[in-house]
Amino acid sequence: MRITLNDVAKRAGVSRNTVSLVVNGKYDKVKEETRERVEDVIQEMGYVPNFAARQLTGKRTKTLGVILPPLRNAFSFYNMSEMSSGISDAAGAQGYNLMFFVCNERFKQGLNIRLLKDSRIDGGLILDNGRLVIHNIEELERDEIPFVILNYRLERPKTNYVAIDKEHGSYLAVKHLIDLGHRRIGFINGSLPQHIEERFYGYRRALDEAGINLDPECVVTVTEGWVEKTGYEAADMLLELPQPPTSIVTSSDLIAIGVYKRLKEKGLRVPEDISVIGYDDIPIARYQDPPLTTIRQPYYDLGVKAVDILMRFIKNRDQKSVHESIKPILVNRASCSYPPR
Amino acid sequence: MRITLNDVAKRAGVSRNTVSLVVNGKYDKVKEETRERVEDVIQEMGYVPNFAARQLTGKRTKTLGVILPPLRNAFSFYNMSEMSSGISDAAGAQGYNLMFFVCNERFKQGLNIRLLKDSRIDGGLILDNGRLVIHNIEELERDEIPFVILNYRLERPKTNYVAIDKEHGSYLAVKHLIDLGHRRIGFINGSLPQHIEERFYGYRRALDEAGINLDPECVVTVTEGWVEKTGYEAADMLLELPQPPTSIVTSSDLIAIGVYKRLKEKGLRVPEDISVIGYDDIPIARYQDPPLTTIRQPYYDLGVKAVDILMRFIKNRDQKSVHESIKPILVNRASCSYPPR
DNA sequence: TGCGATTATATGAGCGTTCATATTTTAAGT
DNA sequence: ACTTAAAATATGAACGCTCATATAATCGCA
Repeated sequence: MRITLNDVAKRAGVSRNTVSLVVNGKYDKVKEETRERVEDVIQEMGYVPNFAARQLTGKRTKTLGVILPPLRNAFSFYNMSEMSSGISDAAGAQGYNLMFFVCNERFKQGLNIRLLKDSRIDGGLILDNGRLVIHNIEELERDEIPFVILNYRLERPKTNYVAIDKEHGSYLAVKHLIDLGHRRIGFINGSLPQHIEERFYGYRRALDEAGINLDPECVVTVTEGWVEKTGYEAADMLLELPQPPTSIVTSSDLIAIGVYKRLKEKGLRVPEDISVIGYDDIPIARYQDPPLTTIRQPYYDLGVKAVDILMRFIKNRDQKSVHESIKPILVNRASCSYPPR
Repeated sequence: MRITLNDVAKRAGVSRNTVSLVVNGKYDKVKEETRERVEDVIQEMGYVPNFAARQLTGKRTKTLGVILPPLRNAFSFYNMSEMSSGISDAAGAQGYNLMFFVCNERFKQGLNIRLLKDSRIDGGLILDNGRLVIHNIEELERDEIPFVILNYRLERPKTNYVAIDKEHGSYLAVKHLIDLGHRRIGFINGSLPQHIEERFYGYRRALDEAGINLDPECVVTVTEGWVEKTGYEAADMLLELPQPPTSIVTSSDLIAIGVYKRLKEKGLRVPEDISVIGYDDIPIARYQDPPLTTIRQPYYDLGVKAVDILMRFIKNRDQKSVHESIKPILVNRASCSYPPR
């Protein structure tokens, strides 16, 4: 049997309430001497307040729920870790604990939404891995549970989101190449449907601005498994074009690494023969040969910002919903140069 | 105000108990017709049982707590993700949810142990990142909270752990090189104190078995930041030895990649001039040039096994404590060969 | 010394469930 | 139809806390 408030009270010879006051740090309401006695007993008995009981009286749980997609299909581990660190630091700074709920397949049936609804948490952060969440989002809204969606733009009047501006990311990449003089830019697009779309828009916008015609042949879209192998294969498609591109924009560093590999096999040098640009700035990007120019996605900041927004809603539910973007930045290393000839 | 059992009961014109029975799937105790009516109302009102209230009555929470070290200092993201996937799959298979608690600095003061003690979870999985946990472990034992420590061998009569056998891992690596004919084997050791020790033992054992004298100069130990840079620098130290090794055993793939880099700069070919062996088998290992021979650590299995053990203890507390090892395996790719000359 | 004003502590109800138990309804058997 | 058993449903307490409130102890000051 676990130690309860009552056990402590009895042992210390005081009432439940007094112990409660001590536990909750209401030191001005209890005599110094009594407080010390109670604290000693708490220490000695190893008392920890029962979360459920406290919760039942309507107290804040001081914990945030984070819903993650199944880890195996998660977007880059690195991004996810960065984001989690941001969430963790920001929540910790406000004295909040975190519960990470990892979805499994049952997510579709709404079981995970329950985890946010059953009063274990003060608010939720939902990392969307596509569209899964949409099925149950109205329930959260109806129950007025504060939540923020990360990494996906869900345009609903009562829904908050923070997302990285993928459009801007690929715009930056393409613009960089155009500035270097490239006119024929291959694009290996990938990831979630929404991201694919946004990335494509960024690509197109940069091209448009420079008055370059978009050649659909230059765009390879991969809808899953965006790892080295994907890049390796997609590079092949691009290189076999009648008029191959002088540069390749990718949608992940891993893809770029796969591209590197294929290029090397074909005897093409980066960046002399062909420029390559990554996406994510994962730790190994800088150690590639040549060091990979890439787009850094501030996932840490994404996490921090999401927590900030969520906290605002926890403290005051009647806010206007927040839709925020975080801009990626270009990390210029050595894999891009002027086009050959 | 959130919907309660009572609200549902009133609306459905039945008693609390009936609704409770339906919610808990005790279908044999309630008439089909009533059940359907109640289920409709639940659906309609979006009722979700209050976790705290249910918990208060002593029910299993059907959730496991996972304590993770601060993500930023975590060991390889990849390993951690693998492990989390294992945990997640195994827990999910038994209908259990997961709460990941990410430690922050306050961990030392025992605040995170509270998360395991406050009855939110049925049991805990603690990923140790060194020694942090030790301070509070007695409290968990005293309260008879089922828990398992992952990745660290904490030898206590009432404590369970599952750890990957690092000793065996480096033994395998060194043995592999010895079998190829190497006699002078550099060793870049790293990670947590306990792991460093175990790895060293494995290294020594393989050497002993082959009757090779251990030359302390060949062992470089790095106590933090085991990333590419570390490998790059450690490689330097080894190469500058009067009699440089013909092969290098590392303690992470990232280190091995750093080693590759330095070797290439020095014009040394892998494996013709020098053999290199990694540790972890992270996804990019196979895409290195040459593909990296490495030691695969079954972190996924570690997670699964930990959950299995924990479940046993949840179901029956009076078990003998379990100390288990998981053996890494050698993944033979192309970075090791016969020594030169 | 005693009275009100503080300050310190104690008490009772209630939070939303789940049990154990009590009550009602239905069905079965004579 | 009438008892009895079984099935279906209802009720009250309990879980361990936190509030609002009640009581007791302490103090200042006439």
